[in-house]
Amino acid sequence: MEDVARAADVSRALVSLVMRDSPKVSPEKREAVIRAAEQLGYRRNRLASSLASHRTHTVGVLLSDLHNPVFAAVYDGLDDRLLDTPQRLLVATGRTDPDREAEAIWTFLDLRVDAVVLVGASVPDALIAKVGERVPTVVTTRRVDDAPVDSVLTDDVAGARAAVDHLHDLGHRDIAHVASPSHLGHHDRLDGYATRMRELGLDPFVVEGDLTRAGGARAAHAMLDRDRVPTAVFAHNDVTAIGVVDALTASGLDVPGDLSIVGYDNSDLAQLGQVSLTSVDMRSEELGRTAADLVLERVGSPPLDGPRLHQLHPVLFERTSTRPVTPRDR
Amino acid sequence: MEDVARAADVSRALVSLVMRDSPKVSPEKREAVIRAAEQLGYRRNRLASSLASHRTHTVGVLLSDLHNPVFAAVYDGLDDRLLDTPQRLLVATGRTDPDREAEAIWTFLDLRVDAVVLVGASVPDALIAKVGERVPTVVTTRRVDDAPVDSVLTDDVAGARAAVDHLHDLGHRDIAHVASPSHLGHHDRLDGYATRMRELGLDPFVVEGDLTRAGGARAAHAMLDRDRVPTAVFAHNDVTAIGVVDALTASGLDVPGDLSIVGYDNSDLAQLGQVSLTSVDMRSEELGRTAADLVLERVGSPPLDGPRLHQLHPVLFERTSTRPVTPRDR
DNA sequence: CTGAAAGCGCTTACAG
DNA sequence: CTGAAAGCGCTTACAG
Repeated sequence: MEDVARAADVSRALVSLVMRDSPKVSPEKREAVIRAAEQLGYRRNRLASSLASHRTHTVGVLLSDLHNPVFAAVYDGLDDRLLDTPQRLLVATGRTDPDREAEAIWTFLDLRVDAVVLVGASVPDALIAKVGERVPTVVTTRRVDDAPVDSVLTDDVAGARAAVDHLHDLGHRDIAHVASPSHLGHHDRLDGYATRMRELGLDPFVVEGDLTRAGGARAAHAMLDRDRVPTAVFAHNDVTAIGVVDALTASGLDVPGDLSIVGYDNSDLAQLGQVSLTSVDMRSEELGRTAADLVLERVGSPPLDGPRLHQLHPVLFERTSTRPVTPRDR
Repeated sequence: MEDVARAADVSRALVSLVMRDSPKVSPEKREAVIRAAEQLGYRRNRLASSLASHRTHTVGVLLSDLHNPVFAAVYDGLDDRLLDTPQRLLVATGRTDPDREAEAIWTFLDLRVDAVVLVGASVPDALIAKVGERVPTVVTTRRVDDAPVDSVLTDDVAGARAAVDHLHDLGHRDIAHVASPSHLGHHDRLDGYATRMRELGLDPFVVEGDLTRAGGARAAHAMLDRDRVPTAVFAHNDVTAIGVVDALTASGLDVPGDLSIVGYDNSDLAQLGQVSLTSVDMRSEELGRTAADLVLERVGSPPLDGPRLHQLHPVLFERTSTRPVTPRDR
């Protein structure tokens, strides 16, 4: 900075002001400083600047899984909204392992990010609460109550109901659900499914999966191994749904000929022509935009009101993986 | 730190040593310090620590596109290798926009990361050279010559030849290539295709695409609009190939009945049961692991030898999107 | 292991 | 706009 000041023939204080984009610098001096900096290849050390100012202008985004495009969509929403602000996004992932996610979150805290956004995180509520006490935190695709963090998610109960209703309207009565009960933040999909099934006078049939394609395939095999093979399957996310379809097809069954499948997320994958999966859109980008708005409200403001909860309304997108039930000849 | 020292009844210097995992601290004192830190909720400020030590123990990874799973695979390779080192990964993306990628890279530099890894970046060579002068840099899936940066990539000429040979072996003679000539780092695939076609006495037929599904669809339409419709298409990446298949299928053609398709990358997408795309595996994870090794060699060492280049050998994976040519009745 | 000092590269606040 | 001072929270190097 000293060097730049000397080259531009101004004071070090002025260089600092220019670097911080202060409005109280004359255009001429600003120009001179910028030119000198460029010539010397000078770039402000953000480490030092952040240490002194207590602001990093950085928000840390934890993406649950880089292989699942639905999280990329949430990222896009965040990015759209933060583009015209001074905040920069830094992302990390724990590759769906809770311990490594926790580690990534602590790295964000150690780096003193201005805010943290959790996208599909699988860490326990207690940890999220602790994080919320240290830095503005918003969790997406999941809700955390009784903690100083904002939640923004889709109304999954409504989404699951929409999926069941869609299949019911097509005449399906034997509707299985692939859920991941052990996975945090996915209870609502299961609840919505079970509740709606009972309301319709149908028996819920839940098979365990996880958040991967392999889990979907395993769930499909578990279904086939029983004597009761459903005519339709509602999977708790698209990746799982695709795993179900793969396994079913490999077993000689036709989708949607023999079974109809509904996914959840409406990610890029569901939209692939060859996949064409009917799916509940969880409004991923909007989730990201809303999260960004919450971040902007919190960052740099004194702790305002208590934790907030935003729920978006899901929308079912019908594609070719579902069709009216055909009577089984057996 | 002072507080922790007081609570543990040791000196501030000792706390610093413990935080840096120094071996010259007795187990008892170490325990006491760790306990005190935990109790006070103390975490070392990495901003301050990095500023003083000139090391951030952080490598910045620029991923070209979070929606393309092939980059996630490279990330996985990096992560595998860096897991047991003190280095932490921070990722950023420019969403395939060169200007935004450049911005993300500068953010890494401003943060003083120990190294930068570029995965599929679309910024110009000149910028990469400038980055390499400031920090150890390795670029993957692309090579940069005449610059102080390491390159690790697949032998794309060989990969393209393998794709052409595969189709040729199946009897195809009319083989189109969807390329993205404007896109940096993809010349070799085009060159390999064109060279091999000529060697086989065939006419190269190149259609322009980009790196997206939409680009593939546009390329497919461009092919259909001509009077010469090929019997096979080799697309320069999987996403493009899928776009081609989608558009072809929507136009009433069958893949592989009417046209065979080969992709490049062998990403998650190619492996989906419903997509089942024959694809050239670019060994993405191995790319990541190799990049990590190069980073580790450079970080903290005095500038050793000159820039290095690692080339991996691609492998074609045959799936159901290709089959022997069937004579056209026209 | 302690203690005291200097320094990392900035920002902040203020007098002029 | 300048100049000088204090401080951000650490690390480094050293004497004891």
